[in-house]
Amino acid sequence: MPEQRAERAERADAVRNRGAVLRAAERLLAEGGGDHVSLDRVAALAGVGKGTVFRRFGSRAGLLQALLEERSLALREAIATGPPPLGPGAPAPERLLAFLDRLGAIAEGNAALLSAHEAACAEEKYDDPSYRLWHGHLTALLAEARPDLDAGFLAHTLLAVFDGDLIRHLTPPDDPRRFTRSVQRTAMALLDGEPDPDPAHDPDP
Amino acid sequence: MPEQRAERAERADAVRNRGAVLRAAERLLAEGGGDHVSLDRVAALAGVGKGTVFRRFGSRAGLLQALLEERSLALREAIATGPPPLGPGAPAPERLLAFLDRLGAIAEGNAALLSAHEAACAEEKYDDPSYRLWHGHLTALLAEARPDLDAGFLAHTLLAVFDGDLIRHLTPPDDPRRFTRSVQRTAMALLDGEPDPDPAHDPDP
DNA sequence: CCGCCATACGGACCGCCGGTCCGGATATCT
DNA sequence: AGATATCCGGACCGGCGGTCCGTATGGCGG
Repeated sequence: MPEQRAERAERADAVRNRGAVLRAAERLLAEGGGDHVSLDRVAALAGVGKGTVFRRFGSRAGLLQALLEERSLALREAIATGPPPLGPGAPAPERLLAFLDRLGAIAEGNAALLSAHEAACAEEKYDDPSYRLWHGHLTALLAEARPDLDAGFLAHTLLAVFDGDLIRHLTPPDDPRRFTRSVQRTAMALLDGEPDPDPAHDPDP
Repeated sequence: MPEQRAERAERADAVRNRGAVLRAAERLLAEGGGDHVSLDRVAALAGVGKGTVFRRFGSRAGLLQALLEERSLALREAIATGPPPLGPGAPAPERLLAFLDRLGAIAEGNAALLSAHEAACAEEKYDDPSYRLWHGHLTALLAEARPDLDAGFLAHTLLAVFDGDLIRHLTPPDDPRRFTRSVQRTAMALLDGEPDPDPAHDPDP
């Protein structure tokens, strides 16, 4: 299946280098901490020049962001078009739990990457397309389940807890999914406030 | 005010320089963004050498931390020994709201400082004495009001939302206290779960 | 009042970082 | 094959956080 489209195709060595840089970055991330990933080192390990890294990803933040988006691509698709309970069709609380389970898994498996990304992009984090997507999804689900609350702010609250350093701080070696369960419980506590102030429809025994 | 005690007094020029450095740092913070506060600049504006700054505060993170502690000293005292509802004596929900009101005011007034501090100290943030104090206080209050929940994690959640960048992102110029109100509402929503469970038996956590 | 010593000072110095730039190599199209 | 737009490499830059040590000075015993 050819992939060329648009007005100009990307040169072959360009796409190969992009891959090499990404793999080099994740290797460095795995070996040392997040602050071990410098553009110089990534370039050296990838076997390319520093300028190449910068041209592909714009900045250190862009590189980390690309890595993060690569990791979350499957989740983005599952939310938009996948089967329930992740995708559309299930009740809001179930979708919420399923989403937090998957997002938590990504965060737990990439805590160092998360930390590095947070450090690299300061304020722009909240304009990041990924963040906006997670926030929009959470806002919609929360608004559906608890229309009496400020769903937008609650979504920010839930996302704020996905801090790489906090995750490392709270994750014991023997229970890698503890953080996710805590987040899920928090979300359920939030939904538990008052069931349905308006008994218009929704037949429930 | 008599502050000397301990085994060795601090030299006069030392304490004067400490003050000059702190005031220089806050001036730079107010003028430019948080990334405008470099040790070189602080030293220059304070009229001292770079080494002096480092000797007093250990690192850039230490300098920001000192600034933050200066800002929150009154609140720390009010919590420990002040009159209700901030201090001991009031019911947990009232104390919680009062505490969040004051902490929110500090955060809203020092969002840039908060951002800079978060960026400077990565993981050590959660070992910071200030953080531990806020976390301990919140944990106690939440545990008192909702013994059925994981108070420790909820405390982390509430504190995670005090992100300098997020605050700037959510604070419109005409309503500087909007963030605080949102946090308070979130906390109250958390407490609303179930008023008084059966005091007879207790299911496992 | 004086002289001594611990203490604190200043700023040159270091390695490294993120980011820029441009002459030269190379893939792609005709 | 030749032409050309694209991409590459790595030298280069200003500035950063952090270190170090010769020197100046405050505090104190005499």
